[in-house]
Amino acid sequence: MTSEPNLLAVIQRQLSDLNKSEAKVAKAILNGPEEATRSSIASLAATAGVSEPSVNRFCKRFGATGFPDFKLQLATSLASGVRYVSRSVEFSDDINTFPTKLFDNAINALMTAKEDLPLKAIARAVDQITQARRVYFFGLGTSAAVARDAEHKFFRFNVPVFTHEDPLMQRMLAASAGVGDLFFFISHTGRTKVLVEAAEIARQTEATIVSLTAEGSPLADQSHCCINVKVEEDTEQYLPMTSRLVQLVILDVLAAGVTLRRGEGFTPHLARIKDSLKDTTFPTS
Amino acid sequence: MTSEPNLLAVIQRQLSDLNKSEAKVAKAILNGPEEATRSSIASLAATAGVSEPSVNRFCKRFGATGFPDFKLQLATSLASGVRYVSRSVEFSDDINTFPTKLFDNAINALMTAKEDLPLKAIARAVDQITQARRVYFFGLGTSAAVARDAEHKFFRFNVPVFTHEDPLMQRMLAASAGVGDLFFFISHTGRTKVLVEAAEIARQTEATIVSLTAEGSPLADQSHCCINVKVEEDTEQYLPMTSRLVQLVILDVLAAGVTLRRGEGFTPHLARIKDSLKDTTFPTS
DNA sequence: CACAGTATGTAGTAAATTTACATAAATTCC
DNA sequence: GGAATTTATGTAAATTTACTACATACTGTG
Repeated sequence: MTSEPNLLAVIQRQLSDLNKSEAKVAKAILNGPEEATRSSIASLAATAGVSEPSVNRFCKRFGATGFPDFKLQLATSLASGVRYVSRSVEFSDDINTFPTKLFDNAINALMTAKEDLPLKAIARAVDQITQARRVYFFGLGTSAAVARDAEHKFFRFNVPVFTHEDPLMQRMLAASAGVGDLFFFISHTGRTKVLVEAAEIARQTEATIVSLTAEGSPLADQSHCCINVKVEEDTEQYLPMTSRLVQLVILDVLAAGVTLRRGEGFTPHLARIKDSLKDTTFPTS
Repeated sequence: MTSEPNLLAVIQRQLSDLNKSEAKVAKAILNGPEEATRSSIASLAATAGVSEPSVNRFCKRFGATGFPDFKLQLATSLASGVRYVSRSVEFSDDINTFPTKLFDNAINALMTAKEDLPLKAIARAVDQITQARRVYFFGLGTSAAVARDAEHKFFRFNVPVFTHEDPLMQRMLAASAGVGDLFFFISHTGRTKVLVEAAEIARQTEATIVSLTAEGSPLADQSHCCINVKVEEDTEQYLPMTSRLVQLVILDVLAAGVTLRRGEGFTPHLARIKDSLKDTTFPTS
């Protein structure tokens, strides 16, 4: 089953590329998606302030065979209960609205990322991590926390893993790298100077450079393998939120990939690590 | 909107109570529900071997206003029925299947958490954070990375924020706490001994204790305010994954809550922090 | 076997959707 | 800057689709 990308998200994304009347239709639909699924082409045309064929053309533009088919797709998209259009938190929001908005945005980001995962790059990164003798996870700011999370995951694979938030440490470690070392850079923009510089330094060694960052960024240019994730961070928001969630799940994917590569015989090893924690927690009553 | 359980299940259940022709329609729909959503009343009548009005009557019998409405309901229940199942990664999975599974699980976890958010506890935690003069985020293991992420968020509010992964530091800081200090503990299980002990120590001071952890856990017992998140971590999996995502989004919610509490006048402050980074990145070409 | 009641289909009507075409707007090219 | 061409939008007719009213067939009962 070709899982359709989410319709409302697609409409939202293409909003700027639309004609005047198509844009009117788009707005009307985004304004009241549920209502749109229940209306006839005539009433939707009326609310949008356009003619019926315009609505019809709009539907076809978005891959539907016609209006009824479009309504069906729309209903399907809405079914899961998530508002597929990311909505910023406003100062007028209260406790009943903004938490839901943020969750919806998070869910939305993951769904969008899931639509076109860079599977080739992921597979390649798994290969490279599997072969590495040492792995360094480097990130700064919010990405530093992601790097830390990665460290907590990947040490389980019997590969020495290091994280450093200190740019000077990052540079020095990059400079002293050799064959078998893998540098994994994490950055939403791929434009943080000190991080890119560390990558440049590492690039001059025999080390492998993998990055989880934006396509075509300076950091991506320095990488042997770039895992490109398309997340549109709401720029109005002053706190980066959704991008790091996607990064974390991508790292989960890589960890799972490495586990699978290690094969079934590796499970006892993971179990042993888990068991090692049993005396550190209070027993479940 | 009271969304009926699952339309297909309802049809299946009532199958025996139906007339001959209605039963034919039911069978046709159960045979190919997706196809049914795409067909016209005429073609469905043809496949079922009945007349069009029979199909129409069938639809009305199941609560729809007519055939189009029925199709809509059917499509909706098909879409939502598939999702809410989390799937473990198997060793037989390959690159085309396991990344999607992990994303689905993550999305699922967030959707489930969104269903019943502990809004009261969240509101209270926002209050307490807003009033705090100092905030400590403590977590261990994977939750340490979450704490680190929280630090990167909350320092923006002009409140001194500290994170420590070292349990001894955590104890000592807890012991030396006073009025205005807020300890924010993060733990999926709420049973990690050293963390609970730190909470116990803090509890003996004038400090406020907030935790993001499991309901009824030892850690929750020590807290003035416990934000309880229900996430069923797949225990077969040796890596904790979904729980921390939910924790992160909850922290985003708290951060947003504090921002809202600060009011619109606070925006320039956030903007200044963002601006401070502008010389550290390569300009966008 | 006739009657009442229900079930099903036929045919016509109303509604909604699509297509074909005409006009208006925008863009391009001299 | 204005004519020509392309693109966008609307009008009106054609077609498909769904619904209603009614007629016929079937089922069960006295």
